[in-house]
Amino acid sequence: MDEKHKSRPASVPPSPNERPTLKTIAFMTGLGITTVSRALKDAPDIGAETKERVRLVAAQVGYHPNRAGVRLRTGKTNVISLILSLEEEFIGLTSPMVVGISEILAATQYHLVITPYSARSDPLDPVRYVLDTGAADGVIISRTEPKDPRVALMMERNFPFGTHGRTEMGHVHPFHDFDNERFAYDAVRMLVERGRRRVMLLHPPPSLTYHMHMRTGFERGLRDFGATSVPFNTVDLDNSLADIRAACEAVMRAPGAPDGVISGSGGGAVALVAGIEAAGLKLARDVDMVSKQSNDFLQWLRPEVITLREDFRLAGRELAKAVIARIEGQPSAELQTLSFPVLQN
Amino acid sequence: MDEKHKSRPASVPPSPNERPTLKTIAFMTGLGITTVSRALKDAPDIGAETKERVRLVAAQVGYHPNRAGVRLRTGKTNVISLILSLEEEFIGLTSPMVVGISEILAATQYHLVITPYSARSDPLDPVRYVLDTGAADGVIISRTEPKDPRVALMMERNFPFGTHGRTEMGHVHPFHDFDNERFAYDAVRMLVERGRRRVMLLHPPPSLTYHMHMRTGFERGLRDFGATSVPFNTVDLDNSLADIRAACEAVMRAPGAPDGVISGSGGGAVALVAGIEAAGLKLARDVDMVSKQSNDFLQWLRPEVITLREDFRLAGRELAKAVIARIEGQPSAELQTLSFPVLQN
DNA sequence: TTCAAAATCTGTAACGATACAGTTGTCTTG
DNA sequence: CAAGACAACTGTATCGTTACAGATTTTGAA
Repeated sequence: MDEKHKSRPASVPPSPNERPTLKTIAFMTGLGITTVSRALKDAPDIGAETKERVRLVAAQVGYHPNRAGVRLRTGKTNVISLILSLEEEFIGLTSPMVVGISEILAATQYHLVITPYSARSDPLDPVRYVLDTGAADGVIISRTEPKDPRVALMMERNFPFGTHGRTEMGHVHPFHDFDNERFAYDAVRMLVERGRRRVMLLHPPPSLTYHMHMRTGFERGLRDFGATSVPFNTVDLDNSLADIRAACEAVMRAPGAPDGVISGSGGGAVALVAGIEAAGLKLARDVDMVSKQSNDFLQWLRPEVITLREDFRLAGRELAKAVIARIEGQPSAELQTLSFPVLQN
Repeated sequence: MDEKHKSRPASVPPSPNERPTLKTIAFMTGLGITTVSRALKDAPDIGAETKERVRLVAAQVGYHPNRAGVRLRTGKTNVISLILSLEEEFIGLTSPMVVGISEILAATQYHLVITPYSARSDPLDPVRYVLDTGAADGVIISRTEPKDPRVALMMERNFPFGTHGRTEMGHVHPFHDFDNERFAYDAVRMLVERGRRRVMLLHPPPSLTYHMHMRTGFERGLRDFGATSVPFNTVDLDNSLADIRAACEAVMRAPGAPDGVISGSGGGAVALVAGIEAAGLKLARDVDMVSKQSNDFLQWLRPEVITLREDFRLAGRELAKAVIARIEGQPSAELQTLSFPVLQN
């Protein structure tokens, strides 16, 4: 009654309810699997008419190449890995970046995989993981340091990546950065324009590259606009909001308190405002403040704070584009972008 | 001079610098590839001593199973997909969820893939994509509706998933939800305790399941504590902050303005505060406000607002655990959790 | 001593895709 | 009209893993 069942010859019709594969299309068109594969990649040795027919059938049956098949054969994962620190303090900043990255990847074959690490572990671990297991075709990292071992490792292995922030090792690699020097410089200018002269800066942690950028802009601003610095080195943006608030209140109560404050992030600004007010001072009257900000909350609740916007979503888009371009072989030197502070409202 | 090169017999030593595979371990132990595979899975037909030896060598060379190989052969992707709306308004809420999910997945073989969709497209699209391409072993979705077509589809296909929020279709599926009914009920109580009687609610969009939960709790609270409702139906939490502010200001200036306000989210609360103050009213004096909140900003800048915390990070953890358990066959009924409002400070 | 059962181990064939090395058949060209 | 060139297509092996069906050795009961 039944036919032979031993081994399925190439011409057996694929069962209708399963995912279509190259074999499905090969059967439907009467072509070989290889031909179908090459037709879909627009290879030069396939006839134009055949290509058209294959494309049509493929679209018809809703063919998507099996990612595992491609990955196993070619090593191409079609994955971009975003390496994220899980600390609550940073996640607020990085989440609009996820949106930007997704926006770009949506139009491509790439998927976005979140590769986390905790502050307690070595930041090199996730990078090593991706490199050793071939988990992705490209990587995006944040919190870049001047001598960043992650960058060194990926450069050495010639692995495509982009960094949010610059490095200072003489390596040319894709990056997107916010011009923090300009930010701090402009911030000092705006404070001096409001008659402020004694300025204090809540800076990023010293280990990160942009710490120096911000300091440089700050000090250049002090010189150019004739202001002086009030030391505020007991805390940085990685400290808890409570610590920042306490430190700020202390400075504000001390003799020679600042009349101008610059915050390197919106979260820090909130704590600084609380510290200022806890010291019995009033924004805009006793103290002016300039903050870097990426969401609207601060603006809504303390419109007196002057806000310069950093667009993290844009950063995500730029980094995603850069990493993909790098994967496709474009030179790193062409994949470096900078964005600039924008006065909010 | 050189040996035969035609075809590599099974006993050819794998080159030392490449990723170890089963073949590597097979060569080193002198066993067959199959034996190694089964030894690593602790199969019953492999000797105890052999298993130990294989495990040792595998650890020694740092063996990780090739994901593409496993996926191609078994269909198991070891991926959990988080389906995310890319609208800025929601991403703030979902980002702590990413942290929670990552915390759980970090201890497993699972990777987290972000599958985005935009409000302009069909929310079913990303679900269909995952189902049709087999892109993941499990899915997490948010913004659940009472009759959610995504849930219906995944139930029909018997595909593991968890939802942030409940549905009302008579389907038993894993979920984690915040008790929004209790939140609104408690909020009314707290306002009445402060002498407020005319209460207004900024509610979630009516399409989402928790809209009804929140309304129910709200109305039950009104009855139980003897307050009345001030209509506020022109906007909901999906509107822009500017729209919410404007609507709030209008209500506050109108006759019969509320003296108590409840906000279904922290972002909305910020806009409401701005609206209240634009109308010349003062928090705690003229109006009291209770808000659901997941970050600290509101607390720092308007401590007068009473804040009930919803822990999104916990939600991420619970959902990740639930989906994995579901994948492993645990019944859905055991994978439903609820979390409760916690008074901040 | 014999032989079936149990305990261990192993080769082969897939999963779906692609690199590579052919195989056709047609068309120039001298 | 032979023969090389070219265009269009195809079979085989392979990536790393696991299901399946043996194969071999050991054990133990009769």
